[in-house]
Amino acid sequence: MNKVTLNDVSRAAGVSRSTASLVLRGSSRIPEATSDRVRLAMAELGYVYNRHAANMRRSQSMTLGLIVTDIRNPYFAGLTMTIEEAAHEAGYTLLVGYSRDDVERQALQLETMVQQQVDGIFLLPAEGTELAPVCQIVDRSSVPVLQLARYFSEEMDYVGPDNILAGQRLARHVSSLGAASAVLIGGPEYSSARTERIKGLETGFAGSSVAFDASLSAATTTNNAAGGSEGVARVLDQGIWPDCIIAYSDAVALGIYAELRRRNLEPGRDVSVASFDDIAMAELLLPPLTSVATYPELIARKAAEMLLNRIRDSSLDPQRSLIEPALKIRASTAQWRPRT
Amino acid sequence: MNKVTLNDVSRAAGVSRSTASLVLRGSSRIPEATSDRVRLAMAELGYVYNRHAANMRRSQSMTLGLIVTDIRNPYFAGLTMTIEEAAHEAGYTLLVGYSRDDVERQALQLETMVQQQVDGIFLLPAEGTELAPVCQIVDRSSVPVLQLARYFSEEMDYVGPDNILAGQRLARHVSSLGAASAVLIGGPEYSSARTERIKGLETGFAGSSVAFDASLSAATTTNNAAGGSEGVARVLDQGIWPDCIIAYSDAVALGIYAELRRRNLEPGRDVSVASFDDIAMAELLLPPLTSVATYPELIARKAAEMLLNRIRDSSLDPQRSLIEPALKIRASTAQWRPRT
DNA sequence: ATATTTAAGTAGATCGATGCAATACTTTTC
DNA sequence: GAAAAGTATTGCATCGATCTACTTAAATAT
Repeated sequence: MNKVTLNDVSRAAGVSRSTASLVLRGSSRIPEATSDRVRLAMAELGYVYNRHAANMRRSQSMTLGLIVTDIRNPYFAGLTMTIEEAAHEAGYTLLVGYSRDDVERQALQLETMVQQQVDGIFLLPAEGTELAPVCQIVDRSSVPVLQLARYFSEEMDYVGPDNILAGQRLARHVSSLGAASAVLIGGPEYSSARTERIKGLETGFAGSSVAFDASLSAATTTNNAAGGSEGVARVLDQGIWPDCIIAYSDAVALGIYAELRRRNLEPGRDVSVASFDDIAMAELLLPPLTSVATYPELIARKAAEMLLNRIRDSSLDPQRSLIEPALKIRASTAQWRPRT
Repeated sequence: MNKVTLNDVSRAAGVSRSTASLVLRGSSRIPEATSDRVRLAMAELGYVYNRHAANMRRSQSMTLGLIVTDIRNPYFAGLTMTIEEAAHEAGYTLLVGYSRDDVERQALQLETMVQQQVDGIFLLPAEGTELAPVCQIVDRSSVPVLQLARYFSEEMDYVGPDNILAGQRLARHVSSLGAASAVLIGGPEYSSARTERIKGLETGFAGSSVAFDASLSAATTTNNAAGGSEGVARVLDQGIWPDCIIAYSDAVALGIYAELRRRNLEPGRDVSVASFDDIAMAELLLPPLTSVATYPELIARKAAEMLLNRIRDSSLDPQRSLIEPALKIRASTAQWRPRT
């Protein structure tokens, strides 16, 4: 319980605190003999480096913040794990918060992170995030914020999937199947990612024979299985029977599969299902799920690189980086044929 | 970029730094008029509370650490999210690390957290974690460590599912189906959770007509879908055809479903499949997966409560808390009948 | 009118590592 | 042999909030 400080170490090693501090940081100005003596003293006394003290003096914390919505969605879990890995590799520790797509909660978490003096924040913005409230919290300390997977401002760095391209690729595939109609189900209504996916789908379907009505999916739900089930139920109960159901994400698709079966409809046979993200599970489902891979690990890597650059040089112009998606065609759409 | 400190605030408000500090902490010794003046100055200057400075003085950090293996498994994701929630509710921020079931990585993360002066650590120990190396890191600062879901020492607090009971309940259900043989697939070989689940299964099968050979599953794999696929492949390739395959976890079961189908075996018809955890997906699979719910949210809540108690009073005896599991019978076992 | 209590506020040391400026102590140079 | 150059080391102010001990002013008691 008796805290060992650098002072104690230096006294035990017969040097000054300054010298011990230099040893700690591996200065070349200290000869082997001395630094060995200091290190030995540290080991013997059970010295623990106090990062808070160092951070306060150097006014940086070697800590990064990450706010995501919900890691029970494996897509976000993958993003999170890779960001943690990249942060650790760069010598940073990671503070996390889960906003659960709630801007209030997100604001609290941002505030905490700012108070904790984080050097940078990865923000996967909650649905409906606006620039002003975020700036109000963040600008007081001028912490750089990187927008992850969704954006709400052109003034801040952003890394995410190329959602428009993803939508286009998926739309072209769906129309090549000969489907006559498609709907989009689920996802956070007020998010750039969803807006972009719709835009991609619309441009991809343009000129094809597929009727895609984005307004159909206006009354949306959440970005999880429950949202998928509800979404399908709502559409089918309206008497609308699309040839292809496009899920906002694989997490949503899981609920769509379940709800279809509750109604004795078999995905991939009675109705095609396609989705975005391509989490590991997509391939393991029956039928395997057609999905546009959006590579959370690549996004996370790029995001870490970009945020660390920004920390080094805050004068850079806002950067945007889009990760190219890849369509993974599987049985949930491959076997499509018109209903009899 | 010009940092605003309490000094600046107090000067602007025409009081001393001490008074401003008292206002910050809502002391009743300061009358409304004064504290309003101080708060106004804070808002006007854009003051940001510096937790590091406060923490150093008070020698506590209001930060907790959480190390888990891999949140792509929704079970751990649920645990993590609930712990974050409980920590925030209690005014703590959360530092996280993902060990990926690697003790080396875990050691680094523990070290970082100790240096960050965390007030307590939730540790979901990586496979093969031993007491000595953990103590070597942690004892220097006497941070309390709570073992989460797996344990390696009786000397530290522990919260987890009642794995033995879970195994027993599952075994009784499987034997009630009339199965003649069962195997366990997947999971971290050197972990208390797996050992206990085996023990529970063995005692549950004792006296029944089910042949359950734990040694069969000795050469185990990882705690994810890939591990499930490999595990099934290995068992079936040995020419062993069990009536029931018990997955270490739902994540593993997902891989088992996939591998069975690759071999034209239908889970729930050609072979029963059962599992542990009961993540949300279990119910949505086809066939819905029989699983023993282990309630990560309850575990997390209890763990948070226990760790906070320990922080308050370190003299308490080591506590153990087991969360009662519940068997959820679904079609993956319900429809079992002897192979023809 | 004085003593006592309470309220309101403050000075200054403190937490532990950092890093500048300065000082010992060698070694080299002229 | 003194000056210069280099090496090894140190003293001390600093980061920003906290908190004990103290002062002053006002209210209440005797």
